[in-house]
Amino acid sequence: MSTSPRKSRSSGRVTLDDVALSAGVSRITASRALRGERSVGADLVTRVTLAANALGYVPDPAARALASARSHTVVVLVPLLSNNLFVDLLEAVHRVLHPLGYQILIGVTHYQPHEEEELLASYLAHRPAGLLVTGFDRTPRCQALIVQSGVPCVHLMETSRDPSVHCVGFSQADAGRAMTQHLLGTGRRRIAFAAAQLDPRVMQRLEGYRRSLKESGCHDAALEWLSPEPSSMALGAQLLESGMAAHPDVDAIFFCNDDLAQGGLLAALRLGIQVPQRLAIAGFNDLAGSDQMWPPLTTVRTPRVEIGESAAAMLLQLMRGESVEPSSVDVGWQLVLRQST
Amino acid sequence: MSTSPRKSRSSGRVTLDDVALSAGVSRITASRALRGERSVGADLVTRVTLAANALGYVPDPAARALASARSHTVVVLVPLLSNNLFVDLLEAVHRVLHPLGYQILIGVTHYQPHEEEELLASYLAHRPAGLLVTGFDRTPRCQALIVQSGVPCVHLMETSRDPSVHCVGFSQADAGRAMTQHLLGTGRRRIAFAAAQLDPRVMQRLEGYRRSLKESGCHDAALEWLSPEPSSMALGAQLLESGMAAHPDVDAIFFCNDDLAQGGLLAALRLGIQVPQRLAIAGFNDLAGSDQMWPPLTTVRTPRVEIGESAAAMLLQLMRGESVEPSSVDVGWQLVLRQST
DNA sequence: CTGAAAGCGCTTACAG
DNA sequence: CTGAAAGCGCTTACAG
Repeated sequence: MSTSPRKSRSSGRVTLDDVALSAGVSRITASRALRGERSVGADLVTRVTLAANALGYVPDPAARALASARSHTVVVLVPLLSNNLFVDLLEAVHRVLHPLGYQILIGVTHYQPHEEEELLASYLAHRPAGLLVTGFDRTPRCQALIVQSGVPCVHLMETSRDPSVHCVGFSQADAGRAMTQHLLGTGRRRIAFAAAQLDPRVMQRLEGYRRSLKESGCHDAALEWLSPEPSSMALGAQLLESGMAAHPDVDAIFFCNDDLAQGGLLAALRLGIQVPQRLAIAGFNDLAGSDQMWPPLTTVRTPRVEIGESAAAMLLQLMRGESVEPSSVDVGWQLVLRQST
Repeated sequence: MSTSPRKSRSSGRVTLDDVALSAGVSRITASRALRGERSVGADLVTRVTLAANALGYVPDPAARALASARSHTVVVLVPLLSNNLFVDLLEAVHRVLHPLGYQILIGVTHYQPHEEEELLASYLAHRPAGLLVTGFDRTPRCQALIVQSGVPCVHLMETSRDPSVHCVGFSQADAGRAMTQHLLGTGRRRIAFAAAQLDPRVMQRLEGYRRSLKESGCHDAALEWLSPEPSSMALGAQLLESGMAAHPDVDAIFFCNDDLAQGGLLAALRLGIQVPQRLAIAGFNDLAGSDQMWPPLTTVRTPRVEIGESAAAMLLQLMRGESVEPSSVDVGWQLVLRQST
C-alpha cells in the first residue's frame, strides 16, 4: 500500500488519485465513498476513508464545483456588519449550515442596490448551492439574476404573501404599530418617530407608527424625524436634540433602531430631560446594551437567531429539492417593556 | 459574427469559447485579453471585451482556480464579528482588495484554536491568493498549515520582531501601559484592571498595566479582575459592581475593552458612583458610542482602519511576489482623553 | 456494487 | 502577438 502519488504533480497537493491508489480502488469509487454515496461497499468506505485521513486529503472545492456544476457555498447578503442584528443572523445561519459541510460566503451590500447587483453577479459565478438575501427590495436586474440562476433563495427579515418566494421574517409594520400603541396606552400623545438609514424595513415600521397614530387622531407629520444617514448613537442624540428643540411638547420618541435610542437616552441624560417622566424613549431590535441603559430601554425584540436558523433550515430543504410549505414563515416579535417608557 | 455557442452545453452558462467565437479569436487570446495580459493587440482586446460584455460573460472562478492553481480569494480570519473592531478591519480590507478583483472570504474563529484550525484547513483548500489572520497565537498545526500552504500571510493587530513574519499592528502592552500611566498621572493609586475574554491581546494590555503599576509601587494583584467570559456591557457592569463591593477603595478602573467600560459607566450611574470624581473609568479601542457616554469615555483609539488598509496593501505586495520591507509595521495608537477620567 | 471514458471551463507552458 | 495541445482535480452519465 504505497502512499506515493501515482505520478508526480506540479502541485504537492494530495489528490483523489493518491487516495484511490493508496486504498486500492478506482478514483470514482474513492470519490463516491468519500461523498457517502450509498452504492459503495462498507469495507471499501472504511478503507478509502482511512487512506484519505492518512494522506491528509482535502477535496479541491474548485474541481468539485467545476465537475458537478455546484458548490457547497451558501451566499448570504446582508446590508451591514456594523449592526449586530445581522451578525446574529449570520452566526445563526453558520451554526446550522457549517456542520453540514456548507461554507458561508458573506456579502455586504451597504444598503446600495448597485453593490448588491455587483456582489450577486460575482458570487453567482461561484455556483452557490443556496442564497440568503435580506428583504425584498432590490433592483429588477438583481431579481432577474436570482431567478435566472435557479439557485434556491430564501429572503430574510420580512414576510410575503407571494407563494413563489420563500422567506422568514416578521411584520415590521405590525411591530412598529404595536410599539406606538404601547406609547399611546401609557398616555403619550405627542409621539415622534426618529429614524435613520430609511431602508425598507425602517419605512415599514414608520408605516405601522403612522397607522396607529392616524387611527387615534394623534398623527403629526412634523414629528416624523427622518434622516437618510447611517444609524448611530451620535445620530440618535442629534435627532433627539434637534427634534426636542423644534417640538418641545413631544412626550415620546420611538426610535427605529436601538443604537439611535441608546444615543437618544444618553442625550436626554446629558440635557437633563427626565426619562420616562418627561419623555418616553423606545427603540427597536433589542440590541446589546439596551438592557444596560439607565433607564433600561423599552424596545422590540426581533428574533434574528430564529430567523437565521429557520431560513437556513428552509434553504436546506430547497437545496435538497424538497418543496417547502409554507413558503413564508412569520417568527413574530416581542415587546420588551423596560423603564424608559 | 454569430453569438450562438459553438456547441450546446448542458449548462446555459456563457463560456470563454462563446466569447472567443463571437470575437473571432481563439479561446486563449480571449482569456489573455480579458485578463489584461499585455501581449494582446489593442484592437483584439476591445473586440473581446465588447463580445464579453454583449454576452454577459462572467469567468468561472472554479475553472480559473483549477487551471491556474490559484484564486482571487483572500481569506480573513477574525475572532468575532460581534466586536465592531473586527468589522471595521474587514471593511477596510474589503475597500482595498475588492476593487482589485479580490473576493474576501471571512472566517470567524470565536477565539477557539480548533475552530481556527478547521477553518484554515477548509479555506486553504480553496487555494486562496492571500491570508489575513488575527494575531500570532495559534496552534502549531495551524502555524504549519499556513507555512506549508505557501500562501502569503499577514498578521493583524500585533507587531513582531521576527523578520520572517509579516504583520501590521501596534504594541498592545505599550497602549495598556500608557493608559495606566495616564490614570497614575491624574492622581489615581488604586487602579483596577477589568477584563473579559482574556485573549492574547487583552493579556498584553494587562502586562502593560502591570508593568506601569509595579514601577510606581501601586500594583495589587487583587485588583486584576479577570473573567474568561465574552466581553459585553452587562459583564462590564457586573465586574464593576462586584469589584467595587470587594474593594471600595478602588479609585479607577481600566477596562480592557470599551463595551465593558460602557457597561461599567452605566452601572456607576445606576449605583450613584460619581465618575470621574469618585471613580475614573477608562476603556480600550474607542468603539462606537464611547464618545456618547455620559460622561464621555476616556479610551485608547486603535487604528483598525489603518491596520486593515496597510495589511491589505502589504498582502498585495506579497501576492505579487514582491518582498516587503519592513515586515512589521507599527501603526501606533492614541490616547483619547474624555471626561470619564 | 465498481470502473473506464468524457468533460466541467479555464490557463499554462510550448510553439510559431 | 497569436494559437493548438494538455491538463488542473474532480464528478457525471454510461456500462457492466
